[in-house]
Amino acid sequence: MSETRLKILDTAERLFSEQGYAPVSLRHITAAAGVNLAAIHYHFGSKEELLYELVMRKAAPVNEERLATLQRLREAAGANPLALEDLLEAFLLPAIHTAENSPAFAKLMGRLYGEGLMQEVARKHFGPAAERFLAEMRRTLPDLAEDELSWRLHFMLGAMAYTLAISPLGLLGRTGPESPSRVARRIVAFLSGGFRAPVAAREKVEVSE
Amino acid sequence: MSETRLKILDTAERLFSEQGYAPVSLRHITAAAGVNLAAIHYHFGSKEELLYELVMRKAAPVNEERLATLQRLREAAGANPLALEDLLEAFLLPAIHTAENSPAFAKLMGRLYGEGLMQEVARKHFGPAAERFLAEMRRTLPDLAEDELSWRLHFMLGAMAYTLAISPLGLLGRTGPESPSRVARRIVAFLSGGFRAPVAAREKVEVSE
DNA sequence: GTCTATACTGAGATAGAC
DNA sequence: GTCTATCTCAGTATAGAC
Repeated sequence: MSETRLKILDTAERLFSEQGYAPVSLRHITAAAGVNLAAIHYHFGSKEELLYELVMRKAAPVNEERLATLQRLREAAGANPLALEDLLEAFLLPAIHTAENSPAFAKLMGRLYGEGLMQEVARKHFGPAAERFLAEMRRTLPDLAEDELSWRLHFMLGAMAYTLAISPLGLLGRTGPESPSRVARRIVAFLSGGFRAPVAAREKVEVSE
Repeated sequence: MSETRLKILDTAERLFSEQGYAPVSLRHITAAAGVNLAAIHYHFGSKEELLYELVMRKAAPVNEERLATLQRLREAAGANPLALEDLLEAFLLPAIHTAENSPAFAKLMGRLYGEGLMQEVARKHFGPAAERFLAEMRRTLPDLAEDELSWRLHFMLGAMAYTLAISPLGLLGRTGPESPSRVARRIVAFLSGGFRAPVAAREKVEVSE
């Protein structure tokens, strides 16, 4: 790997994390990295491709950790399905730890989720882990219909991405900053309840408790 | 309100909804609206301010509907707390209906949630409704600690924003397109389970703190 | 194969005449 | 209030030096 290429990646990661994607120009990046403007085009092709490579580089270890944890859990469980909480933790904790180490980058990732940009990254990178994860989920929650499971995973991703992206000083109530492990426990508890919820057969009827 | 200003707002809303924010230039908007380029800066100051006004305009009725539904529910319930599912529906359905009528705009809104821009919009617009909503939530779930409730509302917003923003042809599994009311039932069921979940007392590996 | 200098097109923003 | 003309800066593309 060329040193120029590496300098661009590192510098861009820093600047994007600090200021977001759009406000950082290629000229800022190349000036800060001490390389020529055209080097970005040569090594990456476009600004978007640079972002893509950058995110992939950071996301890879997250996914590897997910798969490794899943592997360990599977071996420990033998022929039994995994505990729902363990499964959720296996997926959430690596991302939360990354967010802990580089909060600005996590914020960037969360923001990119909302833009079309992350769609491809997510598919390519979280895809493989997601498939393994999905398979274990089916086994842990065998009574959940396939489409319902997909939707619930979708909701899970939303809760997770939002939490990683938005500062914990949310707009509702006063949450205050908290240690990532505590937040993780909260999410896992919430999502467990969601996944275990009975499927809605709700007709609009007045019912009080 | 100037007619020029109105034409800009309408045209921008249409174009942003169709193509997203970044790809639509001010020149596209003014050309399509039949007004002068400089008119945008005269009336709004910048492209971002234009987006802000536009979102505010669209968000207002959503919030009014939320508050109206909440009001109706409160009157019908007398002195009793509201049913959790009703509460969630009161918050979610107005947004989902808006998404139904203009899906591209919903996508745009969902995207903005993750950016600093929406923070202010959310505070200013969803703020009042959120406070009322929060108060009812406390009443419906009196055993939930205040901070836990705040976090769970946070997770709820994430699931919602993500669902509105990302095309339902998600990255996990195959969800396929669905009628908004069906999606709404799925989210409400999932979130109900989440809100009712026991608070995590999970001490699997207690090390830190 | 890498990197540099430089040019091109289109973006948002602005000044000042009317 | 509105328009024309113009400014600065963005991402991108290319020609050619090492």
